[in-house]
Amino acid sequence: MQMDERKQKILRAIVQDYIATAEPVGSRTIARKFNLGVSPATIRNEMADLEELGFIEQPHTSAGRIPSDAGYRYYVDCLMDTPKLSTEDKNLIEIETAKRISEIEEVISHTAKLLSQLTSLTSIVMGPQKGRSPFGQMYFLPYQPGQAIMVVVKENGAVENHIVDIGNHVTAEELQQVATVFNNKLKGYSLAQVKKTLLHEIYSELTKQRHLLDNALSMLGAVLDDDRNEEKVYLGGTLNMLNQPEFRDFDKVKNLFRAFEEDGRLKKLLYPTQEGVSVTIGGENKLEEFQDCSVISATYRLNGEVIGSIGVLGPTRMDYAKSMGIVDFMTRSLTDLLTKGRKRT
Amino acid sequence: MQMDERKQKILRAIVQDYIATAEPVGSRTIARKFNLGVSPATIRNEMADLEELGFIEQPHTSAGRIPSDAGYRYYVDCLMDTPKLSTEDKNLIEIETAKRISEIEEVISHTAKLLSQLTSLTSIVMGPQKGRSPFGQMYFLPYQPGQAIMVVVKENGAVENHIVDIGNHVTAEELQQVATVFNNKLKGYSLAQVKKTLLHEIYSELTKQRHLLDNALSMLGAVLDDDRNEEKVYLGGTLNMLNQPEFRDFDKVKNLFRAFEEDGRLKKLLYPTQEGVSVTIGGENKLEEFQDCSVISATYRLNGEVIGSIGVLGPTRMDYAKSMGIVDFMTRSLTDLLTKGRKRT
DNA sequence: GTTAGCACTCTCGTTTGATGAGTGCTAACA
DNA sequence: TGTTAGCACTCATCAAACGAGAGTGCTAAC
Repeated sequence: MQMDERKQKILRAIVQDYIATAEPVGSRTIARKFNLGVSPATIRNEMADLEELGFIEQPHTSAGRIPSDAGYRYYVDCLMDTPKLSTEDKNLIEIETAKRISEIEEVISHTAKLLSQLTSLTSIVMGPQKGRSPFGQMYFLPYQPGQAIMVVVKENGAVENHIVDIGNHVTAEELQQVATVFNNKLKGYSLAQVKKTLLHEIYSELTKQRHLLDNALSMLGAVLDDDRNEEKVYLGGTLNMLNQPEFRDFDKVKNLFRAFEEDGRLKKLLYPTQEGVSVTIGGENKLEEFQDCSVISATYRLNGEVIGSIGVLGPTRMDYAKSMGIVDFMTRSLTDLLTKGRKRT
Repeated sequence: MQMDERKQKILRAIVQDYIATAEPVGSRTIARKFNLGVSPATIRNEMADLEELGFIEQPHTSAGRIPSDAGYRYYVDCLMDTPKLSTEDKNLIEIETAKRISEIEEVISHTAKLLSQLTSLTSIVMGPQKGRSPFGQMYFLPYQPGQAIMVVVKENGAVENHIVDIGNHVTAEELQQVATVFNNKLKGYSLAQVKKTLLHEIYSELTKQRHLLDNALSMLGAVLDDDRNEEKVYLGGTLNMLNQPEFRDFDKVKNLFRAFEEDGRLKKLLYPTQEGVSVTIGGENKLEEFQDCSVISATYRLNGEVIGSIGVLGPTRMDYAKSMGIVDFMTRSLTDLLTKGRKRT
């Protein structure tokens, strides 16, 4: 059996109506709402075919049909109007991104909020992976007696500070020596690389200043073991899930929210599979607790390099066209924003 | 009518049984479970009195009784066994706080997690109010051309960095001048005070270096307007609320979780009303969305000064004795931990 | 190939009735 | 006078029964 044009029209009608109403859609409804010029009976015949093809299914006899995962997939790939976002949304995004927020973290979390607002779904935004950015420069500043502020500047421009114990007998000059060693050895290496390969070089270099060694190593450890080197995940609009009729079930909600609390899971959802906007529908998802969710995601860039991704999570019954349009546009404007922000340098 | 000893015993029995089972408790149940040496009929008579006194109420005729807010209050104030925590819990807290975590933010968020684990309730922890801590010292470090890293050290030891635009023609010496002005003028003043009173002084001081003025002011603005100067609120175990039978209602959950997203509301809940552990029961709470919740909170200190508070939120039917014990012990160990941590200076 | 008609299925909301827990009242009892 | 047993009454809860409505699949006619 083949998909002909009428079958496509009917499938599109089913998907669109189900997305809008969340109710199984029957042959009569289609005949009434969508002008296909055929009677309900004909539609019923076609629907039986579509069911055989695996694109739609019946929750129970005598209910209408709902799209299967395969049905949504076919819809997204072949039937959907090209994703386009309303000028309203476009304007809103432009107004919001025009508010120049300097700190990168705020840009990201702001993005998450905006994304969930626009889509009425839950947004997931993955921030830049700090640990991956190469080491740039290190400074020491006076703090309390016996402690110093270590300021580390990464090559991507991120700045972090840590308070380190240095012992009371360490002078400013000695600190400066340590900083110099670090700056020479580490410049341009990612912290992950440092951990693996360069640690012993530094170790041997610093044996010359024996009394600083232990402290220097522990300082480094403080940076390397910092969990926050992991890319951070921002969520927005988690409550929107409660508005979806498919999540009127307490156990589902509990599992979902539990999953929301584990960054690791969320990261897997967003892992970029391709260029541009990617769509993962229902069971295509590897993670059990998101089997009846769909994810639309895309990556954003800084200076041409992919540094993170954004996405929305919703029930499989979501407005794919609208969401894809918004996610697409948001990554573009986020990339622009970051690039422009950097350009100021 | 007066409370006599038997009435007290019965009220205590009702509260305890209801806390344990979440079911309205009847006269027969009390006679069976608690050995009061009287028949159900007698208990019924007493219960009628207790109802008249406003300590218990009936959800409907022919159901058992449940404690009213006033009943819980009487229980907490007069009937409850003194809050005592199990040695298990005590050990767990001690093991957990022994893991020396250096960053204050992590200590706080770790506290929130632990608190919710121990109580099976939702924990709310209010971090120190950064903005309140007086300004201490300021440094500038080189960054990109035209930008510098401004490192601000507060008197409480907090370190923050901000990237500021300085214009291409500003030299390191000029930056140093600005830092000196700021350090002299602001040392020891809270940022809030600075905003109100000292801004124009700095302004007039800096007119001498006209070309730095605008940038200097915007730098200051960046620090002063920083939202993160607000005390941050950490939540733990929000999902625990879903396990409470009183929150098996979707609208309630939605309202509750919506409230969780607004830091302002949560802060009001924790606002310290007295020394030591304070208990707010149901309707005693001013905030509408928490009318059927109780809050147990206490403040923690750094060097004798109250800098934040922790608390747990649960249904009015919660184990007050246990929760109060845990909250009390946690504030103490948190205060110890912070004080010890600081002592290292 | 399309459509009308019809019997059939299944969900959903309502009704009904039985069950059981719990009360309040009264009268008997110590 | 306080306590208890007995009893009628109330009300939520659960399950079964039922009707209405929506939708299908099949058949026969167009």
